[in-house]
Amino acid sequence: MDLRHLKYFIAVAEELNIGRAALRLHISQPPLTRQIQQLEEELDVQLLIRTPRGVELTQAGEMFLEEARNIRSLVEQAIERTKRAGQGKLGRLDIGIFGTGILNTIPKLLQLFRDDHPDVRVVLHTMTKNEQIEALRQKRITVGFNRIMSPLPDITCELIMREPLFLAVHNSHPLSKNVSVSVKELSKHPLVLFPTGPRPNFVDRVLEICGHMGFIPEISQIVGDAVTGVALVAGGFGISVVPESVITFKPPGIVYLPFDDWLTGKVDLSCIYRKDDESPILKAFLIAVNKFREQHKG
Amino acid sequence: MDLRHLKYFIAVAEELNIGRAALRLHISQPPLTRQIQQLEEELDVQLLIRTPRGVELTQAGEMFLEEARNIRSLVEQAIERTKRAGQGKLGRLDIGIFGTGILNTIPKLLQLFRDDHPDVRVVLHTMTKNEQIEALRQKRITVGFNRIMSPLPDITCELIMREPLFLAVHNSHPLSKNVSVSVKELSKHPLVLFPTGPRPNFVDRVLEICGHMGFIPEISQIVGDAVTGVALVAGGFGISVVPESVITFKPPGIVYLPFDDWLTGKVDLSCIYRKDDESPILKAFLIAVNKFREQHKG
DNA sequence: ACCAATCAATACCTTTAAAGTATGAAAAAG
DNA sequence: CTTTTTCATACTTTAAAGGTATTGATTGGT
Repeated sequence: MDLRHLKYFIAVAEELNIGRAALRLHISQPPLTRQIQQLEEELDVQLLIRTPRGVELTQAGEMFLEEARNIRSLVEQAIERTKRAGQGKLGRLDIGIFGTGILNTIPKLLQLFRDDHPDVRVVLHTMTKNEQIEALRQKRITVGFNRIMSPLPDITCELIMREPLFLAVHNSHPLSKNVSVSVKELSKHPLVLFPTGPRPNFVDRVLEICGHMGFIPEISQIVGDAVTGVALVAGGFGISVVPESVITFKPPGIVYLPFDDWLTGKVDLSCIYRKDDESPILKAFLIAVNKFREQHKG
Repeated sequence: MDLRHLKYFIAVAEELNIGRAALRLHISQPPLTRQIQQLEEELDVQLLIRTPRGVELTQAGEMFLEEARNIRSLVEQAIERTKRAGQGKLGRLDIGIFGTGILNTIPKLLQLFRDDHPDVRVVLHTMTKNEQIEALRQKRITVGFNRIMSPLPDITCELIMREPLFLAVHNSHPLSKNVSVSVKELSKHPLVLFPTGPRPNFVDRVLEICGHMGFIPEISQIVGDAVTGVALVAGGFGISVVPESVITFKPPGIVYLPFDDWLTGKVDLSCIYRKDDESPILKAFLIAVNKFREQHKG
């Protein structure tokens, strides 16, 4: 049996006249007659009662008509859904995320993607950089977000934005009266840094920049994530350096200050994905990334 | 698109290897390759990723596989159901019934039919003889039950059984002491008969038999149905004549007596159906009728 | 580094089956 | 009683699915 048989039978059942159905199907009458006979023979069931004025359906015919319509609509739906999946409009996107990215940038970016692709289920997985790389290789995620990436042969790393850094101080701290600060201030106060976890990471980036300026800062604490770090600053454990994303998180007593002399003091946010991944959902996501960059290039 | 495409795609998706799938489908590899290409072209979607070790599914391919399996099982189910409908094993049977038939014979007969055809929905409609004929002509029912039928050109009438008649009397009545009675007794007591409604009917059958015996009975009441008639006998309104079916209905005080001299005093129960009806459900029902007659011919 | 093995893709031919044309048979309508 | 309508059959054409042989690409084992 063929989908053609179903189409033909539906036409005949709706017209109750083989000739008219043939007209509607843009074929001639004899092949239609034969296809229906074939169908009846294959099912070993009489579907039509031939009368001199046309045809009428048997009970089995009525039943088959109903089933045929079901099948037809399921087929149409299957085609539609598959096409949409092929355009990256339907399906699932697994994303690996990390600490500070989730505060500001990633939600904005995902919003942008979901506006265009409402039927793609986005599933977020919190994982470290190394876990992300492992998960990408096992195809457990399609995209990962990270800050500091060393190049890898099988993974593409694409810069999303370069964020300036800010100083986080408590408002009881003498620096909090300034509108901006110099990098050198970092050498004079104990620093709270983050995250823990595999190096190199944001801690190393900060140390690297301090090195460029010719000093090694005093590290008071290294904590798991930015939120904890800022909380410690609010508790008087020292000062901290954070990417711009974090300043939307502002607990009472915390002041964020830009650096005035630290023009190159920035940190990257990148997304990573398999070099060999050609899936339309990833393509669609990268289009959203580009759109995001356009909006934030100023 | 064709069901063949679905079958082929499922095979490929399950084997993840076009050559092996071709083997399983008992065709050679090149046509299978082409059919899959055709499918992808038609859907305008990449379903497979070709690797040197076989193929793997894209997300769209996964989606299409799921849909294809759904369609396949729906098709199988459609074929199955249609075949069963064609054998009269599935569908709906509308039956017209009348008063006394429902007390005994019809339930037994329907039981027999439903044992063999559990998935046929039997719908009963209480209607008079003329309503049954009208309903048959309009195909609102497939079978009717009746007692007295005049022959009709478009309707077949098939005898199911010939029931003996019984006398219904109250146990305070002098006749109730007998083990059997003579027909002539009917001339000596007021008769409760039934049903009302279009003639000729059971009333006329009783009068006809009395006529053969040379008398016209005194009719006390004609009531709508046998149950009412027997209830009136229980209330002392006279005696009544009922088909054997009715004697299963035995309210307190009622005694049923056979007639000893009335060997030909019987009444028919027949089923009627369209002469031009060739539906398998009717065929199946008539087989059940035959089985019933076999069981009750003694 | 090369050779054999594996697998999908392509080219070309054969076979199957669906569509078209012409016509027939049966029954209803005028 | 003829004309029309409608489905069925016989025969031909055409389209498409299947088969055979071969190529190209990649991997894995000497």
